Amino acid sequence: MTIKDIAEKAGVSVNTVSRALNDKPDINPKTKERILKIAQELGYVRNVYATMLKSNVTSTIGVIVPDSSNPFFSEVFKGIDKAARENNYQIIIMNSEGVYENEEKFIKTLLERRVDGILLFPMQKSYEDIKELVRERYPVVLVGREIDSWNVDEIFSDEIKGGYLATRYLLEKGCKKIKMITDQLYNSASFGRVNGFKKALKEKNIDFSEADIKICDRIHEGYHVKAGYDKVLEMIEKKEKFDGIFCYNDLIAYGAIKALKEKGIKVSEDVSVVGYDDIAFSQLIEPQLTTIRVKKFEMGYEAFDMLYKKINTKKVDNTMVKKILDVELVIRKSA
Amino acid sequence: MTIKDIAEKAGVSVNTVSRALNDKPDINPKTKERILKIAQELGYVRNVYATMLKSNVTSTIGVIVPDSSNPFFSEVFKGIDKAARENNYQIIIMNSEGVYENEEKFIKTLLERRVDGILLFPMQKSYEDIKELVRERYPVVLVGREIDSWNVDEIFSDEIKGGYLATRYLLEKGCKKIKMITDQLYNSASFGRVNGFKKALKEKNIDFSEADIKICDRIHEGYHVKAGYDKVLEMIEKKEKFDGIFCYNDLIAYGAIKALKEKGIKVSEDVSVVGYDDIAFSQLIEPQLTTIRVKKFEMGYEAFDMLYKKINTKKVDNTMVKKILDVELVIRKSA
DNA sequence: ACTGATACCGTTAACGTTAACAATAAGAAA
DNA sequence: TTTCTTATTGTTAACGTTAACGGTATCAGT
Repeated sequence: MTIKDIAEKAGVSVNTVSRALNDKPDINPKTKERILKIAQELGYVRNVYATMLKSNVTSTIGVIVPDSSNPFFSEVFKGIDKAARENNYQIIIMNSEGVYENEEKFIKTLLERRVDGILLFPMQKSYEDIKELVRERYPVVLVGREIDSWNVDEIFSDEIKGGYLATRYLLEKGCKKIKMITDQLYNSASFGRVNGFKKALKEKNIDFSEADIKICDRIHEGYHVKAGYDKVLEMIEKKEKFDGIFCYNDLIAYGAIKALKEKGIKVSEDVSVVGYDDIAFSQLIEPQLTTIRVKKFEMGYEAFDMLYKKINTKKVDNTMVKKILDVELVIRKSA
Repeated sequence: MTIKDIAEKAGVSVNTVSRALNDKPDINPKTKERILKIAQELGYVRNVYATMLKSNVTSTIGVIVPDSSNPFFSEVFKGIDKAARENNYQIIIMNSEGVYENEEKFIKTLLERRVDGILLFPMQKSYEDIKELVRERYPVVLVGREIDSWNVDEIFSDEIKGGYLATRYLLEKGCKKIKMITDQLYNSASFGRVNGFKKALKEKNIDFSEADIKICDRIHEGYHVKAGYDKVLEMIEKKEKFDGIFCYNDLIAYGAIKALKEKGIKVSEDVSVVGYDDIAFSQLIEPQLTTIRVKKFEMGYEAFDMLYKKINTKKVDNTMVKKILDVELVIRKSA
């Protein structure tokens, strides 16, 4: 079922059909209507691949996300989806599971598919190979993390501020010994939050040892909750003293709280816990989680917007945009 | 950068380049290597649209989901993603927000994009228009819901069993007056769960009134928790008596529990609550949620598998597969 | 009647790739 | 030497669509 078939049936040329189908001028309204009716009857569906081949625009973007089932990412993704939908863009989504080989493979696939642009949640230390793959040819926006060595647009949160706010609050609440449980250290998000943590400590002249920063081992899916749980149990086992925990994200905080409860330690009273991200469930957990709210939906929405701008500025502009989103402390019950 | 450019640079024909790039026979290994090297140097990336135009296979499926940020769907989606990835299929995802117009529009877009098949989480009562759109031309698998009037492959859970198990358990625990909070009644999932509920009641000769079934109003995003919360508050307000609640899904149960707690009603002791789906957070909520576990990941994984089979069976088979997944009761603390 | 403008429509080439087929050369078999 | 294989390569058409361009018919104005 092609325009050729329609053309034959209507007794006109393919170009006339094309004109009818695409609301182009230079066509008799009556002819147009007749063609449209025939197309309808025949159940014609345009083959966008042919169109794309000619036009070189696909109205498609690729989104590479570590784990679409993680509430944080799925919230951000929702923002992307909304913005994309508003602009009639389609999304090819891919779960990298945070592994570089996947990211690289996916980027290749997306290039082959001639997506108009790529949104990547970077999870690695370095991006040399992928940088080389993309070169200056494809618009890329990095979401949620900063990669210094890659000169592309980026959107992320003010992580230092977040870490600082969380820690300062813990201090103000009277905590004397605060532990931090963080994710792997090789991304800007961990770095930032840790630096904010240290900054707040330093400000109050609290002595601090690197040993107070616990780094999660990335083991399996859903590892965050488990990791938070394990780390707290480990600290208790080792008889480490602490009256406050700042967690890299809410999931880790859930695990930490679970461990605390199991050991009969009162959250907030004995040990204060602060999370990060403010995902939806943090209002439901008991006690309700005090956390740093990051603008997840906005991050996604804006990310698409930045990408869209990049795609639609014809001139090769080397100007690189870095957008930093504000964060805020949400005080609930866990601290 | 096309194979033509490579051909020129290598001093061979385009076809030879195509042969080299696609591991086809009838080419001198040395020529092949030389061409591959040049392609590498030039940073050649295949244009899949041209390939697709010829071959008519896109290795792409469309997935229409009501809300990708809902933990239930995102778990199912993970299964889809895994299976698709294993078979080198790409996924175009779309959030319908459960509205029919979106579903219809998305289907059109997917047809234009010549996806090899479609996975749809149907949310409506009827699918006449969409059925007409798709006709027999595109493989479709319905996920999570059953649409009797649409003769396509389907995969869903044994909802009646789920509803029955939940209710029977509540009864066995000694509940005398059980309320059910359900979603809109016009899909097979609600129907099934409600029917299971009634079945268990009838079995024990418990008197039951339709008024005991509370139907959520679909208002805004994240409405499930809010709806569960509102319904329970409403019941308390109206001084309705109940010592057990069976919720359509875990999210509603969270809301119900929240309301109960706020009113000083002890969950499990005073009122037992059972959820449905067993999403990850149900282990974290306080008290841990007793619920019906549905095989989310499997549902997605199998759904892709069914679609894949449909796509790759050349012969036009009208055989329609219905796959029903088993469910099980997970007893925790809320009941 | 002649010119020019306008409205409508058709022809053709092109997008990048692949497959069918044709063509060539080298070597084996007769 | 001649013929037949085999290995390797090139030519061409086609996938479905669109845009540039050319053509024809009609009508107003002179």
